[in-house]
Amino acid sequence: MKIMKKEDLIGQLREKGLKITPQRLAIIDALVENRTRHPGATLIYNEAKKKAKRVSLSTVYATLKELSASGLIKAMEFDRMENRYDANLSEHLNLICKRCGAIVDFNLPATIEQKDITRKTGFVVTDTRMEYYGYCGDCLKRPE
Amino acid sequence: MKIMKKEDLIGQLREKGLKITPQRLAIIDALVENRTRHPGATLIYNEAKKKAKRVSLSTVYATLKELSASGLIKAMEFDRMENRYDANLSEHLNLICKRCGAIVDFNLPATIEQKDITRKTGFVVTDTRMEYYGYCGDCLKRPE
DNA sequence: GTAACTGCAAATGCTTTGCACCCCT
DNA sequence: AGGGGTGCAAAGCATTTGCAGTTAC
Repeated sequence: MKIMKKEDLIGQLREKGLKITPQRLAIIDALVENRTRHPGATLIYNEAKKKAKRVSLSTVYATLKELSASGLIKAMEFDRMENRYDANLSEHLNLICKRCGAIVDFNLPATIEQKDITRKTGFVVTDTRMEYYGYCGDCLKRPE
Repeated sequence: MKIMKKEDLIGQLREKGLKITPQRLAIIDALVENRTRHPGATLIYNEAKKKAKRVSLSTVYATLKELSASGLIKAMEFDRMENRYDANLSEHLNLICKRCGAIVDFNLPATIEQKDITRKTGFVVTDTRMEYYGYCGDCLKRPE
């Protein structure tokens, strides 16, 4: 569990026998460079367009799907809001601003024991999602 | 923070000057009686149809929206999966089976200090979402 | 009586899919 | 050379919206 870098992602794709195309490079760049913003498909698409002359939204979606299916990045799925993607695979809490949509990481002081859960319930944990919703400091300062 | 019962929900709606219609009663019943299953709109719709002669999916959605906007129940939103609703407002962890979609509650041994977060980041927490994904005991026993 | 509620159908918006063409390796 | 990758347009699907008719209070 770590913060994935460009080389990590490319290396892993290569190892799986997948192709490194200009589109994928641009998408991975956009993903990694905007990591702390937890970008959505649209932002990644717009950023990727700057580097690769030809990219389509479908390709962005396909690549993000491939990466998260392989466990190389984490997809954060929402209902009304665009999904967001995270190259930080370490276990952490996400603080999500309900006004501006900003998502920032917060390291947990202590994590919940997954073995404890399995022992008590038989449930085997494969991945976690911990989100706190509210308002970020910037939005609280802003009027309205 | 508590587990909402039928009377709680109806009382709160009344206090807000909202109408108690047969549809809403049926929806609230379905919600409360299936609380531990964390029902989705479709399940609630099908259950509600048994009690109220006339209900539509739109009404189910409208009512669930009203209840969650008022903070009387908690909406759990997903992307590819139907949203699920929870009348248990206490802070707890949800264990979500990726195979059968079952959602069960798990009480937390200790919760993360929200004041700590505000002090360190300026972010004010209004509601939380803590989910662990994986496979439930039943699905693990089952072949395939 | 009247504001709120309901049901229907159409619209929304993000994401996926089908398919012909393309290009990494 | 060949199978994965790409772009486009169309389809999917849960949820919302517009609106005319209905109903709880």
